[in-house]
Amino acid sequence: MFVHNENFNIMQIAASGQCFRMNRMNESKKQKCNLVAYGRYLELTQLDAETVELSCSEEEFHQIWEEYFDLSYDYSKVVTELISGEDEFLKKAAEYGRGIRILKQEPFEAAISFIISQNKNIPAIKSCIEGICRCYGEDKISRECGNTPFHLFPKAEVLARADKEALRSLNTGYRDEYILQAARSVVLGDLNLEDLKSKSFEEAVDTLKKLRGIGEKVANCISLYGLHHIEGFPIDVWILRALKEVYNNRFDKGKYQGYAGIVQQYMFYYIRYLKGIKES
DNA sequence: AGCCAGGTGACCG
DNA sequence: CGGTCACATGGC
Repeated sequence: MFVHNENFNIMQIAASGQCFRMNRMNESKKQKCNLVAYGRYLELTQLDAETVELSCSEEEFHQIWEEYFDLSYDYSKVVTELISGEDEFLKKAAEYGRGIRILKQEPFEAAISFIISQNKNIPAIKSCIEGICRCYGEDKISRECGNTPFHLFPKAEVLARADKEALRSLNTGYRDEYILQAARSVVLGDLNLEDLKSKSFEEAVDTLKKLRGIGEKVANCISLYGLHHIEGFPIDVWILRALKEVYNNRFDKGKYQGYAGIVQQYMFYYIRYLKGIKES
């Protein structure tokens, strides 16, 4: 199954810090990644600048991945606008990260993942999440995965009953309690993530922030990557650095109303590149 | 060896 | 409101 799109680069997406279970496969120096989401295992190969091969059937692609990779949204419009705009930093950022797209991840996975993400670096977040999937996620096998089982991200029901000490031993640190409480809120129906998709971005953020361990930044991440509120604009240490050093704290995201989250993603990916961070 | 990481909550004035 | 501090732990 092939996808042609000039704004679809799997290595850039995998290194963009929005998802933590998309990994480079590093075999025969091909640009190849794998991924587990929505109960499936998928392999992707970047054949050239505008062609990606997916290991799934056409049916599965239309059922799951077309939506997951937000392939009906016109990212070239955003990139073109930024490249032809006045902002020199965003010009270069959009040029550099033009293959990035905002994924539509599973809401619960995004919620827990970004609770874990606080005050951790990306490799540490990834290994922590893998541990949680290994211990609490359902095992599946597929032809594409060569009969080695892969692990789904755990259901809220399972995580909600996890032992705190066991969670702690998976390097969650002080976030163990946050994870348990979030999972329990979902199980009890106090937090309905699906519901928040159809609410406004502001309401989604406000609702998420009521949970312990979710502040402004994490709420923006969950909204952006898990609920696809693309006006979200998470400000972490990297974005803060860019806003200070590049813009002297005068950046106005209001110019990008309705899609600031995409702009944020180009900024994040580019500032980290400028600072010499190796792709993770 | 020490600083940093896709931060947050508690506490202070 | 805005500043400071502890928090648990791996990466580099």
